[in-house]
Amino acid sequence: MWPSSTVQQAISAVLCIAAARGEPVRAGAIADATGAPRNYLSKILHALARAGVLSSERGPRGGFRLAEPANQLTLAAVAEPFERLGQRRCLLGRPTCGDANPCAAHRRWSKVASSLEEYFQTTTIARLLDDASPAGASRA
Amino acid sequence: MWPSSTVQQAISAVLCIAAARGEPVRAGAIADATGAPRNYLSKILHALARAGVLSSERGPRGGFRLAEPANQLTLAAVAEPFERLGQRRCLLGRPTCGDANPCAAHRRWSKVASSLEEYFQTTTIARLLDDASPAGASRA
DNA sequence: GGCATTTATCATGTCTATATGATAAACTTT
DNA sequence: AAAGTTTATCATATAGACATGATAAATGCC
Repeated sequence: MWPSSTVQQAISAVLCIAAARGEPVRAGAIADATGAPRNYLSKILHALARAGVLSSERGPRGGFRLAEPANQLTLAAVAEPFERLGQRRCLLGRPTCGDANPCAAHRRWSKVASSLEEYFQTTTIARLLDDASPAGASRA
Repeated sequence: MWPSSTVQQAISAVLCIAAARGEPVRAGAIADATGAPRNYLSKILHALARAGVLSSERGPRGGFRLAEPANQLTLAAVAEPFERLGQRRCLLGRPTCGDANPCAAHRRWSKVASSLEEYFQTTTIARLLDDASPAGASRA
């Protein structure tokens, strides 16, 4: 039901990187900040880089940065490499369930599922950063 | 994110039993109707019986029935033995996250999570049965 | 009581998510 | 070019979800 621990770690890591405002952040620093296991986090970060969410650089002064501005990066993009959000699951698990061929739960459930999906597709990393810091902290 | 396959099978099974209107339904019949694997379904049904959602009877003329009227049985009660709905997960996985100590995502995420939880707590099996059958099919 | 039917329980197996540890490859600095 | 730092990748381990198969226990019918 709720987001997997992998997705939680991915969002936490991206938030941590976004907070650095363009400075590269090393995997070790992220692990320390978020409490995620280092090696597993490495895999998550690598997957995000492959998905085009992060850019990575090796060597000293290396680390991870956002590949696009925080106000254009949605939670859906961060979660997508780890969880198929698009393929919304029928509450009864029927593969043919849809608006045309609804299961018993479809009409009411699809509304809840849509609002969940909309949350991920409209919430940006920048928005979360703003919510976290005191009002007016952004340069607007 | 979405409900697990176990929860899907549980809800499907309970709907199937509710549709029998008090007649006991055998595990084999439910497996045939829902497509769930028989032995695994047995475990699910047994768990639902232990949780007080179903009553079971062995032997010929045995099977499973609802332990309470369909209009008093919520999806939350059906899902609860398999998934901790109550312990709403923080989007970032922070154990201390809450209204008093919110994470960056808390304010917006908690609204979505609440609507999801409300869906499970207010939707009854009777309601799903009504939605599935043509309008006016219930004896109201 | 004996038998067929059905749920209850146990033992086990598979698959995926999660996690760990070691090594390879790339980059920076010197 | 050599050394140090960091990400990339591989091999493996662990836990839990999902599933299978066999056996035990209870119930109704004859």
